[in-house]
Amino acid sequence: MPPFVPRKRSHSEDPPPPKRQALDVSAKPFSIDESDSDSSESSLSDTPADNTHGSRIPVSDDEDEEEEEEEDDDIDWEDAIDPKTSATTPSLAGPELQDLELTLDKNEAHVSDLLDGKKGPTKIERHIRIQSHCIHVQCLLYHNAIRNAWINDAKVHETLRHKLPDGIHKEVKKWRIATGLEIPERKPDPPKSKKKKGKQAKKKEEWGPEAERLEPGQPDMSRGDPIITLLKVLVAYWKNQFQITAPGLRKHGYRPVASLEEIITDFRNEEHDPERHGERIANIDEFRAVAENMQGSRDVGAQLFTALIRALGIEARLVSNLQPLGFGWTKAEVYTPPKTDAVPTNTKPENGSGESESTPDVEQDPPKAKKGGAQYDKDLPFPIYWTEVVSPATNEIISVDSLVLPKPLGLSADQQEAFEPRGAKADRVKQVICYVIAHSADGTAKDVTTRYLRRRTWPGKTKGFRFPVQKLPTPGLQGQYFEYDWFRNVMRGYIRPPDQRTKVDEQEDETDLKRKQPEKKKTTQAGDTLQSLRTSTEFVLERFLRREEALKPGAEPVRTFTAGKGARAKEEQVYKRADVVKCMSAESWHKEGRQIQAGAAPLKKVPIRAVTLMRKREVDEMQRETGQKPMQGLYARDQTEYIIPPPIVDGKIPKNNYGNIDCFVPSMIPRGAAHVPFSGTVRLCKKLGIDYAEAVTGFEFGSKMAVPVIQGVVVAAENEDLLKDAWRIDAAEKRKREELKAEKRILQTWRKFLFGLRIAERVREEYGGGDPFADREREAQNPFALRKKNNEQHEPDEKHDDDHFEEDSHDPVDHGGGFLLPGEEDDGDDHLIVEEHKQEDHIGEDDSDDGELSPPISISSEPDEDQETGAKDDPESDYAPPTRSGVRRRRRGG
DNA sequence: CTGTGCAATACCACTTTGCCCCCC
DNA sequence: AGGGGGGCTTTGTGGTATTGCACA
Repeated sequence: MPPFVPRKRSHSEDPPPPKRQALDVSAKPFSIDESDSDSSESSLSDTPADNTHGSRIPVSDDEDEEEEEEEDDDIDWEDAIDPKTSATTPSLAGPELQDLELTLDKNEAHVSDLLDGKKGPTKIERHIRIQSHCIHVQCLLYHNAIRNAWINDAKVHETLRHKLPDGIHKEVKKWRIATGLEIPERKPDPPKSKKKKGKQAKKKEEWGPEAERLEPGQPDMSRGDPIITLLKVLVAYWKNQFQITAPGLRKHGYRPVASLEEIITDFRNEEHDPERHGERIANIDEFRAVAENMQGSRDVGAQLFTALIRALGIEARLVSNLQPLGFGWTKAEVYTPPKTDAVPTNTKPENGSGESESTPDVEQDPPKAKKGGAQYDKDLPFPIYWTEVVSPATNEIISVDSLVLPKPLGLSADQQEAFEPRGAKADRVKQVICYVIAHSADGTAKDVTTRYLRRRTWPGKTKGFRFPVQKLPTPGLQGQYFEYDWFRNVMRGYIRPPDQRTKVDEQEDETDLKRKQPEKKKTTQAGDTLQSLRTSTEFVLERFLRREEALKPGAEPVRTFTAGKGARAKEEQVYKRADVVKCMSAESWHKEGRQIQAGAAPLKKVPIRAVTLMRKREVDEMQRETGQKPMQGLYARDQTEYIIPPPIVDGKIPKNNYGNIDCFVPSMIPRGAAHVPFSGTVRLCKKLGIDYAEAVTGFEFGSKMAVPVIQGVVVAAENEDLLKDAWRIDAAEKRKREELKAEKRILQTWRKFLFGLRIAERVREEYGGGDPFADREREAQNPFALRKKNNEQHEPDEKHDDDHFEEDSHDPVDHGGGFLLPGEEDDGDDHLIVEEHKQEDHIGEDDSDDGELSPPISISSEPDEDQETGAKDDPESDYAPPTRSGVRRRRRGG
C-alpha cells in the first residue's frame, strides 16, 4: 500500500503538500462565510476579523449565540486529483471508502456582513431586499391609514376637546372670529358649554366646512394668518400635556435571521412589552384609552395631536415619514446592536443631556430604560409623524410637529425643510426620507415628499431609499421601454379620486409639491469642477475621452482647467464635446463595410484587444519582439469610405484568403452578384457547376475563437434564379422526405403502443384483474385518457381514434390505429409547402431553413401523444431545445 | 457641507476564420 | 469510405458607470 492514507484528518501530521496546507487555511473560513451568513447573531464588534479569513476562527469567542453551525467540511478533494498521489495509488482510481469528518463548532458565529465581505450581494439577496422594502412600505402605509381612521373617531375627539382648558377654548374662539368663521357675539358662549355630550353634531354644524359657507366673513390677516397663533398655543399645550411613555417606530436595518427569529418568538410567546416589542395599540378602544391618558409614543402623540386639530374642525392631515427597510446595502440597512451591549455606560455620546436610556431597541435592557422617567426616542432628531394643518384662510399647508423639533411650525419651504432627516445624527439612527405621506380625514392619502425635501429638489435625500422609477422593456416591442413607478402604483389605492380633488390639492400641486430638478451646474470657467466637466455635455477633458473617442484633428481647446491644488495642481485643456469623434479600428470599419481611405493617419492609437487565441498569440509575439504593447490605430468615419468590390467578370466570384466572401452589409456584394442566403446552396452550386463563394455575414465568439457565420452563398446575378429554383425544388423534396420519415416514425410508435395495449389486454383476460375497460382503470392505464382532459385543443379526429381503441384493438394494424396509412395519405399538403417556401424566399434569410427544423405541417398538428411515446429520441424533431436550433440557424442559417 | 480622489464592483461591449465526431 | 454538417460552449477582458467612503 502506498503511503497515502485516504483520510483527511488522520494524515494531517504527515508532511502535507504545501498547496494543500494553503487550501486548508483558506477553506475553513470560506465555508464559514458560506454557511453562516444568515444564522448567526450579529455583533459588529467582530466584523473586523472577517476581513482576514485566517484570523476569524480564533476570535469568535465573544459570541453568545447558541446556534450550532456546521463548518469545516473537510473532504480533501484535492487529494483525489493530486496527480502524484493518484499516479502512485492505483486503488484511488476506483471509489474508495473515506472517512468524512464534520466539525460542528457552536462558537463559529459571524456576521456575514456584505459590506465587509469581499463579494457583493447576489441577485437573490438583492431580490429579497427589494421585496422586503416593498412589503414594508405597504404595511406602513396601511398602518397609517388605520391610525388615520382612528383619528377621526368621535369619541377620541370628544375626549381631547374635553381636556382642553378654558384658555385654549378662548383661543379657538378668537381664531374662529379672526378667520371669519364665526361672527363675534357680544357675549361669546363660555367654552365649557361646548364640552357637553351631544355637542358633536352641533359642533360640526358650527365649525365644519359648511359653516364657512353659512357664515361668510373676511379673515383678519392684519397680524398674519390667525391660525398660526392658535397652533402655537395648541403645540405648547400639547408639549406640556402629552407624555412620551413608549418607543415609536424607527428603522432598525436588517438583522441577522437568528436574532430576528428570537425576537419573533419572544414577541409571540411573551407578554407584550413595549420596550422589547414596540408600542401596541390593538384597536380603537385602546386608542381611545391612550387619548384619555395622553401618553404613548411620540408617534401616537403626533397622531392624537392631529385628532385634536380635527376635533376643532380644522382640516388636518396625518403625515408620516415612512422608515422602511431599504433595498440597498448602505449603512442605513445594517442593524446596529444596541449600544448598551458594547459600551458599559449607557450614556450616548450624541446625547448631551445624559438621558440616554431611551433606545427602544428590542434587545435593550428594560430596567435601564425604565429608570429615570423614560425619555424615549430622544436620539431621533426628526419626527416620524406630524400634522399638516390646512389654513382655512389661505388654503396653505402648515406643517406642525408638536413634540420633536425645536421649531414646531413649518410655514414656509425653508421651515418645512427642517422636517427632512439629514445630518450625522439622523444618519446614526438611520432616519431617512423616502416616502412622506399625508393622510386626510376622508381616508385618502397623498405623497407629499416633495414639500419636505431640501429646495424641493428631486431626488435629494430620497436617493437610494425611495424605490426608483424603473425602465422596463415594453413586452413585444424590442428596444422600447416604459417607465414603471412602483410607488405611484402603490399609492393608487390611496389617492383622492380626480373628481373629488380639493382646492388645496390643486394649490399645493402647483406650488409646494412641484418637483424641482437639480440645477445643472453651469459649466462656466469659474464654476468648473472635475465632476461638472465629467458630466458636461458641452465640454470635455482629454482624459475623459473613451477608448474609441478622439478629438477631431485641429480641435482647439476652449480654455484650461486646473485640477488639484497647490503642488499637485495640473493644467488641463478643456475641449468642446462637439470636437469629439467616434473612432474604430480598421477591422471594425470593415465589419461596417467601410475601409480606411488611402493615406489616412489614425486619430488615436490604442492597445490591441485580442480575444481569440490566434490573435492573442500574435499580440504576445509582437510584444516579445518589440518589448511594448502593440497598438492599433483608430480612424474616424470621415477617414473611411465604402468598400466597393470590383464587379463580377464572367460569373467568377472573388474570394478572400479563407475562400469565402465578406457580406457584412449589402454594399459588400459585388455588382453583378447576388446573395442567396439559404442553407444547402453550396451543394447545389457544385451540382449546377456555378461559381460561388460562401457568404460570411458576421462572427460568433466562443471558446476563444471567432467563428464566421455563413449564410448561403454569393453567386453571379445571372445564376441567381437558377440557384433559387433549384433550391426550392430541393427544399420541397427534402421536406417531403422528412414528412415521410416522421410519419413512419409516428406510425411505428403507435403500432408499438397498440401492441402494448393488446398485450396488456390479453394478460388481463387470461389472468383476470376485473373489467379492463372500467373507466377508472382505463384512466389509470391509458395516459391519453388523462391527457385529453387537460388538452382541449386536440383535433376532432383523435377523439375518434381513442374511442375506437376497444373495437379496433383486435386488429389495430390493419386500420392504422385510426391513422392514415402511408398509402391513404392525402397529398394535398404538398402544394401548401411549396407555397410556403416561395414566401420565405421573399421574406429573407432567417426562416428559410425551416424545412430542416420544423416538421412538415401534418406533423405539427399530430397529437401530443407522439411526443410522449418516443419522438424525443429523434434529435431532428422540432422538440429539440430552441437554443440549439437558434445557434444552428445563425451558424449555417439561410 | 461639498467636492475630490480612490477603491470596489457591476455591467457592457468588443472580440474577426477550429476541431472532432458521427451520420449520410 | 469519406465528406460534410453540426456540436462544442456561452468566452474573457478591459473599459465605464456607479457607489461608497475618506478626507480636505
